[in-house]
This record gives sequence, structure tokens and C-alpha cells, in this order.
Amino acid sequence: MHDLLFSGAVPLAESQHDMSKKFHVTLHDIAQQVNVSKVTVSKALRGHPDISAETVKKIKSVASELGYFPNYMARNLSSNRSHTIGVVVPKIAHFFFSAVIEAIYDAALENNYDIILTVSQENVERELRQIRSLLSMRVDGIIISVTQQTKDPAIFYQVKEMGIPVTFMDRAIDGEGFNSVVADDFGGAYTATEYAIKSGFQRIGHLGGFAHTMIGKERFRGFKAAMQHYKMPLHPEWIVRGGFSDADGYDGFMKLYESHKLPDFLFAVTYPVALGVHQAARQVGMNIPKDIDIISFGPHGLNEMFSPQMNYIEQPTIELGKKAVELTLNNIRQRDGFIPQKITLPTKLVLCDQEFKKVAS
Amino acid sequence: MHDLLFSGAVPLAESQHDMSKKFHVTLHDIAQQVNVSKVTVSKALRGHPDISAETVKKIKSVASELGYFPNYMARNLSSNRSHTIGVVVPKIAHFFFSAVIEAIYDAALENNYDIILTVSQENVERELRQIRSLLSMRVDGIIISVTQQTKDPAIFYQVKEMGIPVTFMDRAIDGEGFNSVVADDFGGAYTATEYAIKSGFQRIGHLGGFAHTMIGKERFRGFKAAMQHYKMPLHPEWIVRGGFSDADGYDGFMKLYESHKLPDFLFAVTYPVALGVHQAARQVGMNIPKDIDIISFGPHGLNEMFSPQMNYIEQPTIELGKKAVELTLNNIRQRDGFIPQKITLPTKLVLCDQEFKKVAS
DNA sequence: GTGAAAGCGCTAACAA
DNA sequence: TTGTTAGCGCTTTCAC
Repeated sequence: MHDLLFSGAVPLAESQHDMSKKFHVTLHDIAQQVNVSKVTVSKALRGHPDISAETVKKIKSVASELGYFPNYMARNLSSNRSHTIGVVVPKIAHFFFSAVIEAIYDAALENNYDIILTVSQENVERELRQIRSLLSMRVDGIIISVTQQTKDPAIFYQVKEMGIPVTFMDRAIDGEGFNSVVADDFGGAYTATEYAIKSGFQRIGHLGGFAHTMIGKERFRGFKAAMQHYKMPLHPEWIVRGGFSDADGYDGFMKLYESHKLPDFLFAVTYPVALGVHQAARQVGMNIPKDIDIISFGPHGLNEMFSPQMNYIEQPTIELGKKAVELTLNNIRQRDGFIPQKITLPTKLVLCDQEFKKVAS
Repeated sequence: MHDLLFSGAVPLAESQHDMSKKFHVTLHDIAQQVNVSKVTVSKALRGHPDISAETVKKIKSVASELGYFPNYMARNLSSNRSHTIGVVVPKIAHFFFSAVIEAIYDAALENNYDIILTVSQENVERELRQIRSLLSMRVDGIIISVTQQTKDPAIFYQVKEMGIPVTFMDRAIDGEGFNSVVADDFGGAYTATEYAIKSGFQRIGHLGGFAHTMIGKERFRGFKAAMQHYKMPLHPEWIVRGGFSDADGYDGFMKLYESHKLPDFLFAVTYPVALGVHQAARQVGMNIPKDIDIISFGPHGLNEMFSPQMNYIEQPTIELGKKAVELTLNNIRQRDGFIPQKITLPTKLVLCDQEFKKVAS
């Protein structure tokens, strides 16, 4: 029995210069064994209705006996579909992105699609390089969360021209003809600010993100809108525009601290920024929330560690990933008939509770 | 000028049934424009020394003018190398894994290799499915961190038989002929326990992971070794074997608490377990570190948020990723001549300081 | 220095 | 129901 096992594959190997091919069984090998043609095997393995149940059974058994794995490179080349979605993110080791990425993987699997993930590391050149790479891999669609520096939409138009749907996730750039799935940054910021106002804080400050990013803009806009709606004066000295990292939060707080006119409440643009604030506050001997309270966007399950816990705006990470995949898939399936969609998912104000929640396993 | 731009590609498109191929420029298109053969273009674009500098220049300019992207499916099919490493991890949204994954991506990029990442979600069937998928994509090698339930090494032997190097990362399984890169779990656990003993704690307990996993075993072994070395009695009632998640930590603590004989120090097998302990302790009104102190493996930059901060064993996440890639690449390049390596990377005891550190950006 | 021919493993049209 | 023929886009001989 075992002599037969590689009877198709081994002779093939002998004639190969590349030894790595040694044990790569092909349709041809199976066809020989079963005494049918390659095409029959191909059809049988893919569940094509043409082939008789008996033949299918025989073919399948031989296939698994030989340890056959379809060669996707060959399959994709001839069918001209890769059944793959390319993804570009700025970071992986990041609370928010790692959660979204996982959701993307799960959603894709449910739809029998593969994901090819790439990382730009917040670097525009690397981002471009990765997009090119995905194009060369002939992905069927691309989901991207751009870097904080990405401004030029040219490449995205080029991708679209190639017939490859583009879906922006969370971080979008201006431009027509693309899908996008973003969290309701404006609404979240508005709610957070409103909460501070209604809680009676009088000196409310904002540590905002980069002014040129959608997120930085929208969250600042939500902050302003709430302040204006409740007739609170906007104090420019309490508004610091920086980046999205903990270092930015640290620096921002220190800047306020050194000016000797700290607000009594801070709305931080991201969770890392809030962490930086915590760090800085501890360093100068100030207590949160006693001396100064804070709220920020989405800690993504990390809040449990804090004592006392922080209030926050929950971002729909799972939904973002899921929607991005669905949208991209719809676009891929409908191709030209598809009208690009822009989806905004709601955020939620979470006031800290003491109930036990799962963090990460 | 623009009429020429797609003169090669458009007519080709007309004859295609699949519209997605509309604007996919091929070597053939470039060849026509420059009036040379496909082969010349192929060689020129790959920097083959055969072609004259002038021809190369002309070809490259036309290629970029037409917006040419090499088709990796075709390239890989004919060259029988994918220049790709497949990766399987149990989780992405996890402090430890997301850090390692990012390191893997960076290391691969430096070596001009692509990564295809898949997630098993701690599910053995899904893990198998993803491995199959990677094999079908004809990855050149596989880096894998197995699920907590993975016991059967059969598939890994099969992969190896196909001439595809396997490197276990962090979570290894027994078996010969595979590479592995793991953190020094034994040493880390020993050091942690030793620290507790030297700090004067008398009732030292351990919240251990699954007894069937390498990590669970090694960390427990390190704990025991240190206890024995310092002649500390091992109290079975202070040793709880569970899993690696926060829920396990929560449950473990509660079990000890309800038994009314809590230790005064806990060595937790993972950071999530320690988080669960924190959560539980807070719930029953106990203070860490006053009432009971704790140490655990690797919070990966999250420690800054704690107040007071926790001591921990630092895991070499970046190094794990980097080494895994290097090892796999070496194995790929040397093929049969390669002797599989088992690398253990040192861990480090970190006693909390107040200095500002970057968390995540 | 350049190119013609053959083939990678598979699928899609069309015959038989 | 099954097989034949023709590619997919590229690389690899090997001849010129």
C-alpha cells in the first residue's frame, strides 16, 4: 500500500531540480492513480456537479491518501481570483488595532476568504510598499487604515482603477469611490464632553490628536460642539493638539502643568494619551480622579486593571472589522454595479463599573 | 501620450471575460511597447545581468508608465518559491502575541520576505485548517505558536516531509526535526520565586497554567526548583493549576480566598492571570501589594498603568519574533543541510520603577 | 545581449 | 459523465 502512496509524486520529483517539490502531489498524480483525467479530478475536488458520486468518492480518497493540497498559486492564476483580501494597518501591537484585526480574520473565515495582513508602522513609504505587494499578490480587495501622515490619495485611485475595491477602516482619507467604516468620533467626543459638563466640571480641557487627521478633527469638533451647545467658554490654553501616543499625553499634561493653570477635567483623544497623562500626573504627585479627572476613547478591555477605573468612550472594534470585511466582500462580488458606502458605527459612553469582565486570554 | 498608455493592455482586456483583469498590465504588454521579447523584459525587471543598461532603462520606464505590478501568482508558480513565511498564532488581540507578530513582520520585511498570518483562536481544528491553507499557498516555511490544546504532532511531521521548515515560537510541542524559539520559562519562574523568597515572603503560592502545556510545566518547574533550593516547604493548597486567562486568575484567587488560607505572595503564570487576581482581590476588599503581593510573567508595556506597579518577568517578545524569522529563513535557504535548532531566550526580572516608559502608540 | 520554446498546476471552454 | 485543448503570467533552459 505504501509503495503506491507516492507512485505519482516520486518519479515526478526525480526529474525536478528543486528538491522542495519532492512531495508536492498534483492533480496529475491523482488522475493517474484513479485512471481519469486531470480535469475530472479538478472538478471532483471542487464539488462540480458534472462528476458521478462514485468517481468523486474514489478521487477524494486517493487525494487524501496522497496528501494532496491544492496549489493556490496555480488555481488563482488560472481562475484569476485570489479569494483573498489584503489588509494594511499602521500597527499590530496596539489595543485597538489588534482587536479589529482579529475581527477581520474571523469575519473573513466565515466567508471563506483569506486575509493577507501587512503593517505600515505609521510609515508612508512602507505603506505604499505594502500596497504594491498586495497588488502583486492579486488580492481581490483591500482594507486599509492609513498612517497618520498619509495624505496623497493617488495610490488608492490607482488601486480602484485596477478594479480592486478599497475600504478605509477607522482612519479614512478624503476621496470619492471608496468604502469606509469608521467609528462615530464626533458623537463620541460630544457625549464625553457633555458628560463632563453635566458632571459639573468647569474647566474642561482637551488633549487632541493631529489636526490633519480625520480622527483628530472629528473628536475636536465633537468637543467644541458640546462646549458650545452648553455655552461653555473654550479656553485655548486648555486645548493641546499633539499626537495619539502616550508620549503625547505625557507631554501634553506636562505642558499644562508647567503653565500652572491646569483644567479640572481632560478629554483625551486616545487611550494611550490618557495613559501618558496618568504617568505624568503620578510623577508630579497629582491624583486622578481627585485632582483632575479624565475621559478618553476606548481602552478595549484594559480598564479592569485600573484602580480607580477610568470612564471611557467604547469603540466598536469587532463591528468595525466585521463591517469592513462585509463591505469589501459585497463590493468584490458586485464589482462595477456597486455604489461605495460610507458607514459610521456608534460609540458608547461607558462609566466605570466594578463588575468582573474578561480582559484577554 | 495617453493613447499609448494602455495600448498594450486595453485590447487584451476586450478579449477577457473577467473585467477585473481590465487593467492588469503584463510582461507581454511592456514587451510590445519596447519591441523586445517577454523574456528580455522579465530579465530586465529582475536585474538579470544579461540585459544592456540601455534596454533596462527603457523597459523600466515603460513598466512604471503602464503601472506594471509583477503577478506573484505567476512568478511563484513558475519559480516554485513563494518568498513567503506562513505564521499561525492562537490570538492576535493579546499583549504578548501582538508584540511578537509585529516583530515577525519587521524581521521579514528586512529580509525581503512576505508574511502570511493566520489565527487559530486557540482552536485545534481551526489551527489545522490554517496550516492546510498555508500549505496550499505554498509558503516557504511556517512559524507557529500552537494552541493550548494541540497535542498531535502528526501535521507538523507532514509539513516537514513536504520540505517546509517548521519553527515553533514560544509554544512548542515535543518532536524532533523542528526549530523552536522559546523564552526561558524555567529560569524566569525560578528568578521570580527566588525574588519572593529573598524578599521575606513565607507563604508563597502559584497560580499555574495548564499542566499539559510546555509553558505551564516549565514555569511550575522553575517555581518548584527555587522553593526547593531555598528549602521552602511546598504547600499544595497554595498551588492552583488552571489556564492562562484572567478568568482563571479570578477563579484561582477566589478558590484560595474561600479556603480561608491565602498565601502572602502569588506567582501568577501569566499577566492576564495576574489581572484576574487584581480584579478578584479588589472585589473582596483586599489590597495588593499590602495584603498579598504578586508577580507574573510579562505585562509587555502595560505596567505603567498600574498604581502601585507590579513586578514582573519580562519576556523577549521582539527577540522571539526576530529569531523565529531568522531561524526559519536559514532553514529555508539551507534546506536539507540544515540541522534544526532549539533556542531559549533569557527572561528578565523587572522590579517596578517610576520612570516614564513608552507604552504603545 | 536577446529570444523561442517549454512548462509550473490549475481552470474554463468546448467536444465527445 | 468525462476528456481535450488552451491558456493564466511568469521563469527557465538553451539556442542564436
